[in-house]
Amino acid sequence: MELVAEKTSGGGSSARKPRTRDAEATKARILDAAKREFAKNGLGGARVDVIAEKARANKRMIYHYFESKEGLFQTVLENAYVDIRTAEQKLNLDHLAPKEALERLVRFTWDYYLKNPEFITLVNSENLHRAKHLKKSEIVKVYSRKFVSMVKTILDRGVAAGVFRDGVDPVQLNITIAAIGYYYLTNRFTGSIVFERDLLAKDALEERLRFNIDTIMRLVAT
Amino acid sequence: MELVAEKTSGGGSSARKPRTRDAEATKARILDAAKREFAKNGLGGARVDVIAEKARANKRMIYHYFESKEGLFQTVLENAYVDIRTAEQKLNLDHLAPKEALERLVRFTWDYYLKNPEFITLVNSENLHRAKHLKKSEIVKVYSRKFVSMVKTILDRGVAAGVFRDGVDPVQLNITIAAIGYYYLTNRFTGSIVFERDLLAKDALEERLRFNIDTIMRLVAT
DNA sequence: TCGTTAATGCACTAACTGGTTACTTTTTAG
DNA sequence: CTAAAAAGTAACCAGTTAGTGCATTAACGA
Repeated sequence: MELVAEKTSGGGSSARKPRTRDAEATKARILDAAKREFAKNGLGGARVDVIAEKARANKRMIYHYFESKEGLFQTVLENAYVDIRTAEQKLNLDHLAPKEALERLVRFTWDYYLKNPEFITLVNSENLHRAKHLKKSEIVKVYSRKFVSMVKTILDRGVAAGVFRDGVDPVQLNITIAAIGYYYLTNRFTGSIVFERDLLAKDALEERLRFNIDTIMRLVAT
Repeated sequence: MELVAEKTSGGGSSARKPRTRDAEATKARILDAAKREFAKNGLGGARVDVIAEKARANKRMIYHYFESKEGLFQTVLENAYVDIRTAEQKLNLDHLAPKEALERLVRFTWDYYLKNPEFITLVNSENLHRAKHLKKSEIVKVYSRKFVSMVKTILDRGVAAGVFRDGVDPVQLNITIAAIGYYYLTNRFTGSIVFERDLLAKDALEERLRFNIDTIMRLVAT
């Protein structure tokens, strides 16, 4: 049943045949299951047995490929960061007018958090552990640099075009763009109680996005 | 009920007998230890034995007073909310000019998160559990209402005085004030890596507070 | 076809975990 | 002074947990 890949042996260096054993596929299934389990219960609350079961893999495989529960978490977290940073790069904001580019980034950030709630939960978990896993990741640092410079470019272009005021710190702006979406979504459950409205209702979400775009635009306006 | 005060001592107002057994004190020690342990490791990661040890109490006492680990968590969380809402009410913002009042609230929120980091972690934990504990708390809802109306009053006063624009939703404003501080602080560890600067350095904190006040002021400005 | 290597599965464990039972000691009402 | 209630303790339990040892099976190069 695990023989999946219809990949008939093609040319090239790695002629893929249908395999009953497929390390890559098993690894991928484990990572996917782990992402969901870690996101749902945090690093401490996640159960290795549950991950193995969800991945339709043997627990032994987890330790074979990822060494430990923490090793698995680290890989999951690293992938999550690479995924969002990659998606951001694909936005191609340099082709847009500064205002449009900024709005698009705010929109993207919001949509990404909304569609990938596990990213938020993983980051929360990692901060509970004082970023001990992320610290070890070199790749994340490289991606982050590109991300910060992306926002700086938009800002600089906007200032040059006279549509943004000067002196806005790109890092602070970055943090703020993330914050106004992240906070709303990560605290959607307690927030819905405290503010006595369903923060996840369709129009509530739309209203918040509009508010966030407005907040950022006013922040950089001349 | 458990009020133990000077029942026996009669006349001498402060003639508290040193007690070797003190239910209230033990409860308080347990709650304090629990707050720290839950904040540090989350609900799932916290260990009941550790809480008992930190509180210099027997584990049995925890179950005696709080029924279960989750019951203890709920009480800790409830107290945390009551504490922050009480502190907010004490700000007495109604006596200040609208702009001052708003700035003071932004400042307070930031300082409170900074001085009580466990509040943030507890809220994060609770959201991981979809607010199942907070849902049961009536007292929190009452306090929350007062809190929201406080911001609404400031906003209304500002509009009337012509210093704030009309049409800003007090709930969205509230969320935003919390967000720009909360996000920065809860993600201070991963943030320090991603942005390659020490977000907790004294001047970084001051700069962020200034930026946040600016953000909110621009948001409500006419 | 065969031998080596990588992938997989099963059964196990040592340490832990939340929660409890049975008991002792202190406080306090009458 | 006494009896009962409240406060406190230690040992224990049953179920879990991350992590392993070892046998087995498939893939693949020669």
